Amino acid sequence: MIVKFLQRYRHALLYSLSLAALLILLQVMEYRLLLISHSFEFYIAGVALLFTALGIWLATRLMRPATKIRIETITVEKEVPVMVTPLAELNEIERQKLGLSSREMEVLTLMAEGLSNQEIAGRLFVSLNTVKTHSSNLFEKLEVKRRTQAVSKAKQLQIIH
Amino acid sequence: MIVKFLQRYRHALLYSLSLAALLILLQVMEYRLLLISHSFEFYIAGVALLFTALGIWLATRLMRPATKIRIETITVEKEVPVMVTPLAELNEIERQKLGLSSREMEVLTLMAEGLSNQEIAGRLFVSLNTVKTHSSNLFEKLEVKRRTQAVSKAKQLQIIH
DNA sequence: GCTAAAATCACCCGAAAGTATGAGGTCACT
DNA sequence: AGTGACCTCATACTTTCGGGTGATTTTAGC
Repeated sequence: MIVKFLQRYRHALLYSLSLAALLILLQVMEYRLLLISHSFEFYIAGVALLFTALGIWLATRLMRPATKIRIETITVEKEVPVMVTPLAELNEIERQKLGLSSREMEVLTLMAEGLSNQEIAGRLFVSLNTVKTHSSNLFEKLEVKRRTQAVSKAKQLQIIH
Repeated sequence: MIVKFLQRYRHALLYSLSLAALLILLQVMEYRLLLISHSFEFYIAGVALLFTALGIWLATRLMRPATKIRIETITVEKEVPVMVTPLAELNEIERQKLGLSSREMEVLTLMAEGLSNQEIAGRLFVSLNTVKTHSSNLFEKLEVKRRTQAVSKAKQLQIIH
């Protein structure tokens, strides 16, 4: 339990330790951070903003490495509607950035589920050749050569999940 | 050794450095402190930690489906070097559950990266036929028919990431 | 040392995937 | 009416995948 936690959040913990060490260092060196009247609020706000941004940056960085471990999850009944929209929007942004059409997105999604071109054709009620055309265009836009690479890259780019 | 450490924790280190830079900057600018001695540092540290956590939370929220929530606990441990083993152990558990050999795992991993059998053969310094054999066995054990399905299923089972 | 599992490789063959090219049809915008 | 983006489908061709089968060699456990 604890071990899993440590595994998962080792970067965060290390960060905490770094922060602690730094503060101790500052104290030892007897730093005095002095402030004039009203700028205090601005200072706090600045720190807050800065660290929020850094937190986001840190998290997005740490999402990628393959060192991830299965984490304990609990399912919740309450849906948080706010979550869905930004996600879709993010997909939309990436989608447009690459110029992927909606049909190509559908093909890509089904590809990621491990369906064959024939099965995808069946799902979308189009011919096999059409699916091939879409996937070819898809590969070109994603700058890949194989469907497996397409799925891999698309997941990296957060286009699919 | 040191290099590996730096590489692994470069984000945390860079983060610490940013923090240090910020504090040094403040000192250089000769801000005047109105608070009582050391409480200011603690306050700033608290804000920094809080908002970093907020940033990480925000980022993870945006990147993950809303149906799963992470269990978070705040723990501060002095020793961190326990990290590497448990990950391998978990993979090992899943691996044994399906009876996947280590070589098959390597093939599976490279598959997930979108490599062709030929490329995998090159990476592992074996022949194309060997890779085919491995992947065939792999598909049978995973009860799938295509490599895309294998990758999809393996990710579901948390065998790969 | 024997044995079982794993790893290695080969050959054949059909299926699927992917490339290249062309072409017709819809829709929105100008 | 023309343009461009998208979707659709086709044919022909090459490459890759995957199944089936059999074989030899390592490796690890008893």
